[in-house]
Amino acid sequence: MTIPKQSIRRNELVVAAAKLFKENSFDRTTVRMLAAATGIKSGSLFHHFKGKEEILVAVIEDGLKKSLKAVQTETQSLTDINQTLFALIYGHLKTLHGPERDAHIVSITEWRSLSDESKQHLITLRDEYEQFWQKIIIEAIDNRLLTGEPTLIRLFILGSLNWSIQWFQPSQGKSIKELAQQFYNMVAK
Amino acid sequence: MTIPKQSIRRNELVVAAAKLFKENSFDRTTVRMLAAATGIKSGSLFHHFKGKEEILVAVIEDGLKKSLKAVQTETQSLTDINQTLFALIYGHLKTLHGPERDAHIVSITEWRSLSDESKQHLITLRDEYEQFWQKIIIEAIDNRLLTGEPTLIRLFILGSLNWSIQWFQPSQGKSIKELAQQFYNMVAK
Amino acid sequence: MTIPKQSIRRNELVVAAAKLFKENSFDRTTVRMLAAATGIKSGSLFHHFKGKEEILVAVIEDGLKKSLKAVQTETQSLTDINQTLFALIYGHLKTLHGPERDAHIVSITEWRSLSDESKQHLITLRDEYEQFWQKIIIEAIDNRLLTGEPTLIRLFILGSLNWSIQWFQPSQGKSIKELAQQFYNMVAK
Amino acid sequence: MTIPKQSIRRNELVVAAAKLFKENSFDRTTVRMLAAATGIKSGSLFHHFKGKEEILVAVIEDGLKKSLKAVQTETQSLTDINQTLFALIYGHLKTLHGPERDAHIVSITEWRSLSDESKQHLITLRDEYEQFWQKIIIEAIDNRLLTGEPTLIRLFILGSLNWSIQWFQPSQGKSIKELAQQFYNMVAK
DNA sequence: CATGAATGAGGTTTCATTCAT
DNA sequence: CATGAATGAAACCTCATTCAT
Repeated sequence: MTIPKQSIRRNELVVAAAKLFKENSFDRTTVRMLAAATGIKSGSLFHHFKGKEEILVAVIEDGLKKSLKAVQTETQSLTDINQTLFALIYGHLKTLHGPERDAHIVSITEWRSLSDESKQHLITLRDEYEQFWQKIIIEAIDNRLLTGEPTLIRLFILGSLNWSIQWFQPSQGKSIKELAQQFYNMVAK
Repeated sequence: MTIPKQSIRRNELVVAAAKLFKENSFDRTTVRMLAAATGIKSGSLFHHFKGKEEILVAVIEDGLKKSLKAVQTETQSLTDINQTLFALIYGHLKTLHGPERDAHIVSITEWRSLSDESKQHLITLRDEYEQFWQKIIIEAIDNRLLTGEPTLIRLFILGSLNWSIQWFQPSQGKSIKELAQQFYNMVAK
Repeated sequence: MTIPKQSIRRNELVVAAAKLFKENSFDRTTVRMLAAATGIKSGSLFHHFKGKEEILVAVIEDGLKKSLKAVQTETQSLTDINQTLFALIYGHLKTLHGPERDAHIVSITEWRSLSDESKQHLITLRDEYEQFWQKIIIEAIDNRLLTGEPTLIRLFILGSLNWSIQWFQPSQGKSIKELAQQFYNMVAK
Repeated sequence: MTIPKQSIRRNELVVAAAKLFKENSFDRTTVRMLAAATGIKSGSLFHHFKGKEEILVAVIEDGLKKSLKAVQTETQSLTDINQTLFALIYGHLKTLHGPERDAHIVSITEWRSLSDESKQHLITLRDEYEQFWQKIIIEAIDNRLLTGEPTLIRLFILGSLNWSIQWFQPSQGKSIKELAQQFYNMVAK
């Protein structure tokens, strides 16, 4: 079973795009920059993607899928809600600042660069991720670990964690685990 | 003592720019769109601002100054730390979703569109605002209302509140006060 | 009463465009060629026209309007149908190969390069011109100068005359008047 | 004696090309469109033709050859000049709007898309066709069926007939025969 | 101050063509 | 023969900015 060559090149492009979009924003990244970063000519990009926006969509899709996988992996086999909530926070931060960092940052910052059609396509994935959080938040509220309305609490927590892309520098200063711990302490009773 | 005519027009432009930058992003707002929104021609803009970026700087400066004024007003004359912390949160949210909403959103979302020089110029204002928070956070920690490292706590809280621009619709559903209350309940012991 | 400067430049562009479109076809004429021919830079074109197609529309509109004016002028004050029919043929050929030649050729050859919307816009003008012919054709048939169905006869005659753009070289060999005379002799009884 | 496989595929391509060139013009038809229409990929086209223009040449060559054959067939075995002239007109119209319609239309409309070299190659064929007409026209003039200079008359007539591609819709309204009859009535004494 | 015209650099995209597999 | 990937040139168009009037 071999991965087709095509998808290898496409994947390279998505990874390079994530990096560039993070560094310069989507609008300020030109297709020529992206081509140069992957060693091809700008026209060749359009064999793999219909247009520039499709590249952004691929990056964000990638980010969203990996977010979900990350928290699923982190929380699975846990039964205690305290542990689960912590694992959820930790898993989110771990992937947010891990190897997929660029894609996640782009997912967060460039959502509004998407056309309405593209949003439509991606919103399902985003909803799925948020539902995963919502269920655990509800359980935490039921167990008096958190108080308030589930949706509001979820928005507060995810916003706070996502905001860390603005200031957190991985591999310098705090570890992700410490970060998660302090955050957990702040919100959980 | 009269306000010079020029500054009236300049102010109109900053307000219109804030709205457009919020709606379409800085990069996707053209100077022609801005000119059209204020009933002038694009060439005339350059009598008021040296370049497009100067307009962004003006918008963000506006937003930051008003943020500071808002929380100062809200917390002044309060002595109880519980009340002060709540007022800080409430004040932040009130101005964030109040009449200056556009400028605040632009301050938050378009920071990275600034050149390094412009960032230099604005960072003083931003620091001032953050220091205002920092002091109160420290007091709250000293009073066991919050726990953790002050800087981290500040970043968590401000991130969470700022994130509300992504989902909160003023004048529909929750009031700002309810929002502040729920948030306060979540983080304060 | 002065003609605004703007329309002078626009008119220059339309004239230059007609020439280029005639020589290289619309598709093979680039906006840079057109800019070079008028001594401006390609971007400047878009102050005068929204897009390349709008230039084509302007050229064709010009051609159609001048066709109508030409045959109106040529036939006015004539009452005899023999003379009128000849004048119609002669007027058509005269403008077709006169100073407006380029625009007429473009009107004829590039009609199908128009978008549907542009066609919609121009078809009124074309209809007007054809109606002018139709009326005279009918009168000629009523006077037994021509025989057959008016619409068919009109299409036959106009097609034949228009086709002359493929082979007739003005100011070399036959005169327009001889051409008209021979054609008149061929179709009129 | 078998027709080589290659030439079958080549012929399919020429037929498909004629249709596409007619519908979208040569310039607006991409090799990818042509490939898609024949169920192959664009790279494969270049095994059958050296370049895009060679396809156009093949289409036009096809059209011209079939025109000649059509009028030869239609007029052969006729001796009466009245009948011959009518047959010439009828034969031209019949093939122009018959099964080879696309190729004929392309021959007429895309002549100017040819490079000078290609024109050189095809002009012999076109001349041959025109000479066939010329001879009959001369005979008709000698018999007072037509009046005027042979070349001019030929250009008038062929132009008129060719123009019918702009307005005639086969299999709706008039028959080809009626068309031919009305045209014959118009020009012949 | 305001404007219309022009600039020039650069943007995304298209497309015929080539070629290794 | 067929293909998918790549090329490279060029296409149309955008836009912040300048400046004479």
